[in-house]
Amino acid sequence: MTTQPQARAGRPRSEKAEKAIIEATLDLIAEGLGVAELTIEAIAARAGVGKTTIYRRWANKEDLVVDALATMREPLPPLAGESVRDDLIALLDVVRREVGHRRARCVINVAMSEADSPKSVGKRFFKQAMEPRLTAIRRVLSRGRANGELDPDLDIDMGLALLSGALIWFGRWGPEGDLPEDLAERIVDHALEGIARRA
Amino acid sequence: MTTQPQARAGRPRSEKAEKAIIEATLDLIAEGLGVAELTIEAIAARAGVGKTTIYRRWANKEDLVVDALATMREPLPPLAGESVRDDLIALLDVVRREVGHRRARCVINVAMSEADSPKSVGKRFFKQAMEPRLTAIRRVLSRGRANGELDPDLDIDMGLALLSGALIWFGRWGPEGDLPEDLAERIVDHALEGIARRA
Amino acid sequence: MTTQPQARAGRPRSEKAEKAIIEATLDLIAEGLGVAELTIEAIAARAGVGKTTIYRRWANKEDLVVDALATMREPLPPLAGESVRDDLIALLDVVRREVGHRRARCVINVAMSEADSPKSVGKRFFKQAMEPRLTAIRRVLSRGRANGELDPDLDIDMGLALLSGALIWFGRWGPEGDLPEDLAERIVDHALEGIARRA
Amino acid sequence: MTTQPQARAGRPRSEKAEKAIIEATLDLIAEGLGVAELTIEAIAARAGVGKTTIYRRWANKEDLVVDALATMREPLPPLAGESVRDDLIALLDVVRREVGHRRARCVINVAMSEADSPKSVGKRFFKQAMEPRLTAIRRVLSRGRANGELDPDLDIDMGLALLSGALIWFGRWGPEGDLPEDLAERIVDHALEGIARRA
DNA sequence: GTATAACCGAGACGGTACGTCCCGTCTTACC
DNA sequence: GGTAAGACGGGACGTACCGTCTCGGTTATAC
Repeated sequence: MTTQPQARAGRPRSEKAEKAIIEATLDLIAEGLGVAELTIEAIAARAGVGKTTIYRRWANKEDLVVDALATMREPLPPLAGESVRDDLIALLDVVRREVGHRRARCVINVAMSEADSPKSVGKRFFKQAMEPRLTAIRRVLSRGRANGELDPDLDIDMGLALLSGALIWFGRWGPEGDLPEDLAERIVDHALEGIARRA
Repeated sequence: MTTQPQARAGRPRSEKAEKAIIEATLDLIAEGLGVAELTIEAIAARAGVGKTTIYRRWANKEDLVVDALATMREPLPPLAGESVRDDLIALLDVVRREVGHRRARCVINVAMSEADSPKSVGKRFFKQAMEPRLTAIRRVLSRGRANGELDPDLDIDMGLALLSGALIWFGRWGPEGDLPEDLAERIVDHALEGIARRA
Repeated sequence: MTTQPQARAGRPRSEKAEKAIIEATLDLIAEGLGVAELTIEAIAARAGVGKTTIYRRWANKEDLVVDALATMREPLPPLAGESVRDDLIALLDVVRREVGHRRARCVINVAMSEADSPKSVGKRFFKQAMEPRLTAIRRVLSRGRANGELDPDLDIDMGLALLSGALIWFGRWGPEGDLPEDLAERIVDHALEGIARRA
Repeated sequence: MTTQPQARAGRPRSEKAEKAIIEATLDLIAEGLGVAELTIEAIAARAGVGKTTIYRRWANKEDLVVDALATMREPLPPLAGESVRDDLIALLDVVRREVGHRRARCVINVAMSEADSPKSVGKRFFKQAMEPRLTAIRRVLSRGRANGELDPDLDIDMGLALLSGALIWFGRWGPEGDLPEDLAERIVDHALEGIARRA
């Protein structure tokens, strides 16, 4: 007599198939296809899997894509908590590193895609992937405003918009190849000090 | 016998139909559909037009969407050329006003959409709609760096990224309703002065 | 101003496609497939036609098959009306001739197929193809009973069952090759005179 | 130490499951489904049995159906051997009784089903269920021809066709409800005496 | 008594065909 | 020659079953 989690009846789902599906999805995205051009049939074929096996796990293409994108995320970095500048750089550099890979580059574009239709990947990716990072940034900014490192009148949302917006900008419309390693650092410095001439 | 530009034989194309098609397209986009969910058949039905009439003018859905989006653009504002701050605010405020309409809000999302597939709307919209505005901003920044209004070491691309990125950020992930009227002004001020505490 | 039938809007349906579909269907049936093994996709492929073109005309496979079978039917033969024997032979010989072709042989098997599910081909084929012939036979039998050529106590349904049943029997379970040319004649004679020893 | 047939190791197959499967199959057929609409999954569900348990016993749906149909057959009746008429009636009445049940009615339809594809139920049911009965009828007819009860020139196959054909006719296309109890008798009499007016 | 072997239910697996939707093209009659 | 209507061949959708394959668990005989 056990109180163990469960041990559902029947043959368990194949982890191998699941991985193959995710891989195939990311592969196809990396080839430059948008969500619209992605087809479940192509994913199934590339993964060597029946369509059923996909639909058993995800209700539709968008759900699958959101999950596939999620697997590419690095975890939040540990924050030293000593300087606002260092913490912001650490947080932004995670994204910079991710976007450094070609595959992830395509992925981020897909993630930002399209309108707010219920099936849209964009909103859901935002909730799932971006929100935690934004919250972390927001927290660092609040701390900085409180302890005097930042302007006491700082509009947190505006700070967030400058930092995130710039990073997304480079990811989406920046130079084709890898992003420069010091990008996060330079974004943070420009955002902190402004672009106007120092007095 | 005329020497006029053309005067092609046969019945001329109906301007009314063309407008109805564009309107129908924007309507459907405003209802929150992404490019993928848009269908030519739905557009034709809503516009009360045959599919032929659409395909006679645009080779595919994406071309139509790009054209439809284009009709929403305001022209570049005249720049006073006296202060970098004022000029930047003027340039950014055009976008802010556009994005103020719900319809345009959806449209901008669509415009940012998706990957770099050849049919993708994103890249083409960028070329057609964003590039001129970005060039204008870039020009203002260069002028400012040259005449001492801005940091002489300013990385123009970084300035552009901060300004545009923040605006896009608010358009895409900002509050649901209209954007505040002073948004452009506040973005520019934060970008110019930075968010760190003044000495 | 016309009062003509109609002249429906849009491109008219292609008769060529329709014929190709029917032909393909009969071909595949003639290859020995039952209704169950028939697939719309195979029919479409063989006919060089899109599935849509089939579904635009027939709601499902069974409807298509019923229509296809119908095209194989010969019209009712003219009846001399002089002798019951001659008229019955004429009526039965139509079926014998049809069943003489291999293709039709398969077809008749399909036509007799299966249960009485709403989708079943059997019942519908019966209504459409067999009923008129049975009615004709029944009429000849009634006439014969009335004018003294047949037993005045004859049960018409029983006569019909003997005649039709025997013919179907040979079609379904008779010798593999063509049915003998005098089959109808012999069936009629046996049915008329009985198989018992003459007094 | 036994010399019995076998006594295989391991858990023996469940007779209960086997019966439940057959029952479920006949049930579903009786609901008017044809072989095509029958699904193994539905049978398994209705029988409360795993699909494996079915496939362990029968290679495919058709085999199962043939076996299921077989369970409905009555054994051949003992023949008095005194009169051809009585023996024929006895043989035909077995079928009449079987077909009297609604379930069997559907079953006989299924049994006659469809084309001659290798998987077809029809041919196999014929071999298994009809052949012995037909042989018995044929034997009675031969005996009658030999001993003078029947026409010395009788074509045995024709006699068989009249008798069997008529019975099948009533089973397949006769009145909806039960078949009349004297049907076999009346068929035999009509076949023996013919339907033409007595001299 | 305890292996061991075949069974059992459940249900996931790679597939095939379904019937639907939309693509971009085409063919009508009408204007 | 443009237009609305709508049929065309094609391709992907999401669903239903196919027949096969694991699972954990059960029930027999054989050791």
